[in-house]
Amino acid sequence: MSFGGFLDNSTGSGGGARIVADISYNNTSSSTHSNNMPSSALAQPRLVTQSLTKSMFNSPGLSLALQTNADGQGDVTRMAENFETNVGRRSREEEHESRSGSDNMDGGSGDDQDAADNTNPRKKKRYHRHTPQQIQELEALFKECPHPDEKQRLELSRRLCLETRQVKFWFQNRRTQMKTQLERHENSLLRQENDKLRAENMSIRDAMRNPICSNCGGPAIIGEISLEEQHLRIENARLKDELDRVCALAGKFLGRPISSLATSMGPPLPSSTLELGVGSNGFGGLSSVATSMPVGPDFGGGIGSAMSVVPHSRLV
DNA sequence: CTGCGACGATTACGGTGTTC
DNA sequence: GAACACCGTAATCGTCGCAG
Repeated sequence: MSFGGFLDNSTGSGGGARIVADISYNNTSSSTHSNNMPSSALAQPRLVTQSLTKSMFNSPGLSLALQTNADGQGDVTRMAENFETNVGRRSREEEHESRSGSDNMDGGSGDDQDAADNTNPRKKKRYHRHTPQQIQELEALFKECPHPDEKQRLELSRRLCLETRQVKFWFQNRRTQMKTQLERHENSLLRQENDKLRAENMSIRDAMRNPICSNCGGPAIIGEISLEEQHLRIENARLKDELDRVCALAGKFLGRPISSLATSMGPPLPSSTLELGVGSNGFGGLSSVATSMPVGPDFGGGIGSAMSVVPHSRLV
């Protein structure tokens, strides 16, 4: 007898599911009605047993599962074998039908649900919540292993008086939940970065609208700066930022701080990053400025020294 | 090819907050 | 306080990948 067969049968019977659903539903419904059911009361195993005892009369198949579950140490394999003998293997559709029927049966309001069974093919879902204790145990295992194998699930299901299906469902949903949380977290990080870039963009735009002469500190005449130059300044500022970050990172790895590019490059570089780009590239390709590091001996006398413009935000 | 498990999408349901 | 929207969660459904 295969494990899968057991699972099929146990699910096919719906016995465990019915029982557990009944238990939890009773608990939940009682808490729902009272609205302030203490969580400790929800987790009482005694309630489980009582409900089991009550619900066992609903289905002949249930008694088998009940005995094993109520014992807390029943032979599950025997349960499955017994059930297979009594009921036989069912198809998946039959499983669902069976479960739906049981749901209706122990739903309490059987009158209208019978009619619903006949007319509405859609299964009415029984809703319940796992007890806090069950959740706690499930969470504990989830922390250790988000993908428990069948043995672990079976063990857990026995310990918590849950059907293995329910344990499986719970882990599935929990993984989905985890993934969603992770995505939300990543989204928030991206949003933050986006906001930061947006602010930076705004400040750069602002700086472009109100250029400041780096020599005299007064307002630069916008006519003196071509559009390409402005782009180059922005690009260079961005590259400088990137360089600073890389330096900081490299400093961490090397164990000693790397303060700036200028210190490691021999001849002193011009203060304005624009000079680098303009000096080496002239006004040719912006892309090459963006993609190449500003290194080389001929970065000296650009035209920028006379009219380098620094964004407001970078002046401090 | 078949059976099984996992996954994503979806449904059904109950709880909670908000609005009028 | 009823109506409604929204959210969290258990369960279902369809699909895919993989082992036998």
